[in-house]
Amino acid sequence: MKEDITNILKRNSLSLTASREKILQLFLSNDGALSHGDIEKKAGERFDRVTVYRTLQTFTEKGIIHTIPTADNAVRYALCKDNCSEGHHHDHHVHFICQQCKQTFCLDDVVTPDIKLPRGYALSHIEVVAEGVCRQCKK
Amino acid sequence: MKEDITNILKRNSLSLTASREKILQLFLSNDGALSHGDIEKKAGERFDRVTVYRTLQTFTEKGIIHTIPTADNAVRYALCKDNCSEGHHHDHHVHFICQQCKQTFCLDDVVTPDIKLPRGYALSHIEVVAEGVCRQCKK
DNA sequence: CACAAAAAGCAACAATGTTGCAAAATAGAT
DNA sequence: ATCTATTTTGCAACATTGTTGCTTTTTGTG
Repeated sequence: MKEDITNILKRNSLSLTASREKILQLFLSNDGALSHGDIEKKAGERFDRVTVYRTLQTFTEKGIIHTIPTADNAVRYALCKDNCSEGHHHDHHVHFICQQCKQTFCLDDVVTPDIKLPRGYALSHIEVVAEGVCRQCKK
Repeated sequence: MKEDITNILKRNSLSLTASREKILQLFLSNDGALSHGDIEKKAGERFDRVTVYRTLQTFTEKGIIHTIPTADNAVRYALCKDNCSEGHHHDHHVHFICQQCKQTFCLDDVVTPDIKLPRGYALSHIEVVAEGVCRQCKK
């Protein structure tokens, strides 16, 4: 785990700092996506809010994490799979929000479908967010 | 227009008030979706912020408008087509965000595709948000 | 160990969202 | 048209979330 974290940071030429390591650790040990607020809570009192904002921004720019749109004004972030690099995501999967546990998951195996837009629209990419009840909660 | 507005409110057994009429008017005269902030700006100084929040909430509950998820912490709202009623949306279309003008549009004719989820997930509904450049901006 | 560069922390602030309550507007009955 | 119960608004105070500039601390490198 510690090595994974170091690797990810090294690979993206980011210096190893306590907050980056902690935040990455949270992502690695959580299967759901995390909002800014989640991270603040889970990280305890240890980091300044500003640091968390800046770290998430850095990670997003580097392609270490990606954002997931929501309808509740609380953008979620989740780890990108391996081949994401700065500005280029090869990570077109569907996201799932559980209405019961409120968690957001990446369904890495479910690829976003092609969608035919009306004439005149130029498409750059598609986000699909499915809502329902997740595997855990259905048990 | 004025009649449309009255109709919509009556149909949903909402009393006719200045703020509701104004906000509905904004939706009717705008082809893009509106965020809370947009509405405050476009409505001028006339309404209290709280009133706008509460009106949007009421309209959403009644199914007059629906929310559109975003990755920028600024949920957009757009008018529902006719057959939406309290809690039941028959309005499964794709949304489009223009990266240039930043506007969000409902593509009423593009229906959300079916998506096959992994075993164990119960699906309740799907949101599709496409990003790119809109017709106007491409000209 | 020393140094330059990068990141974190702090403070102050701006914007956004929420709640309770008093005043005003509305719908419906007389 | 006027009165009244109910709903909605506006206000004030507050909580939360996000931003910016600057100083201090930490990191990577020689």
